[in-house]
Amino acid sequence: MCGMTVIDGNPVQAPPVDACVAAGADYPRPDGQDSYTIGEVAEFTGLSAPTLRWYEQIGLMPQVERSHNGQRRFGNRDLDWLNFVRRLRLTGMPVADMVRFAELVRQGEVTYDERREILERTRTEVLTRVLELQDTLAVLESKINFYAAAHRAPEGA
Amino acid sequence: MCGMTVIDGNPVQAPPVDACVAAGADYPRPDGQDSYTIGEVAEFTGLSAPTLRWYEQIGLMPQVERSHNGQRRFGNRDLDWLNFVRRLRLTGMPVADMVRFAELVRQGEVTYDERREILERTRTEVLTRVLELQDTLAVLESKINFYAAAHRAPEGA
DNA sequence: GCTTTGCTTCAAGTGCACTTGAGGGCTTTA
DNA sequence: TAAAGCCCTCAAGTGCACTTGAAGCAAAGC
Repeated sequence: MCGMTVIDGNPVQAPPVDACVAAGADYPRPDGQDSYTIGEVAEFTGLSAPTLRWYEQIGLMPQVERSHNGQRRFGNRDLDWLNFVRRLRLTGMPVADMVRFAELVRQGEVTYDERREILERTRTEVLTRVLELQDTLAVLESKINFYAAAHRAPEGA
Repeated sequence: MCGMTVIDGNPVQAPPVDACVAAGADYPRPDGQDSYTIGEVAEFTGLSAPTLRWYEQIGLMPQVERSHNGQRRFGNRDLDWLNFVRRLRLTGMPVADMVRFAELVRQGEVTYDERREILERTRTEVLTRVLELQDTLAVLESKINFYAAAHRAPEGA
């Protein structure tokens, strides 16, 4: 059933990003480290620093830790979450919906059902999109072949 | 070679939408008709009438026929083109790039090579996106399964 | 010590893809 | 003949997802 760290009754403080954050490629990150500046995270994720701040501001990030002098310190958990956000963005989900999901995550286990429903709807949409894109791939290849053939035999026989 | 109407040295007037417009589902359209109002096309395509006008204005449509009193009359050829545009939009291609492609189409056979290159780049991008979405599907399913399992067995073990 | 580098907040600006509004014309139905 | 419905153009407005600018703090290098 998904072999990831199921620490949802969280020990210290970091809010549960989400249970089950395995599967799929992660962002590159240095080994044995769990604290990154916004600049580092920007580099890892390809998101700009302002975007990361904005994500936090609108509630798309589970509030980020701060260093003694007020600078953000992102943890691996945050990188996992950003990786998931990247995937959702890829599916075309509006940021507002992702924020909604993030709120549900913050509310804890009681929202499991609603979270599941959201992800199931998303899954259906993604599946549809994948099928359409595969159709589109066929269209593209047929056109590419046409152009290539026309190139070899200029002016239709 | 793609078995569609390859009339690129065009007989009467309608500009060559594109050679090779087969493959993939078309918009629904009444049989044996080749002239539709903007309202009908809006209904077929799901695009709004203003959007269709805007597409024409920015050069994304090969200029549309007009009736005696100046109203647009879209043909099946236009529907085919809009269907292709819909696919390109689905791939995330910016409208500006589609306009560029439309320009190439208007310029005729001499642009076959450039068109092929564009479509090849697009194909690569779409392929990448499909793979990422399939990855995302796996992530979604794993999370869905987690939530479903947690639902059946509330509070760990 | 002073400048550079990298971070901070808050507000305003940008780019894209449309959408909406204002003002008007033609054709069809009451 | 008058109102309804569908079309027209042109210009301005909207929503989303960021991006940029202004003003300032704080540790690091010369």
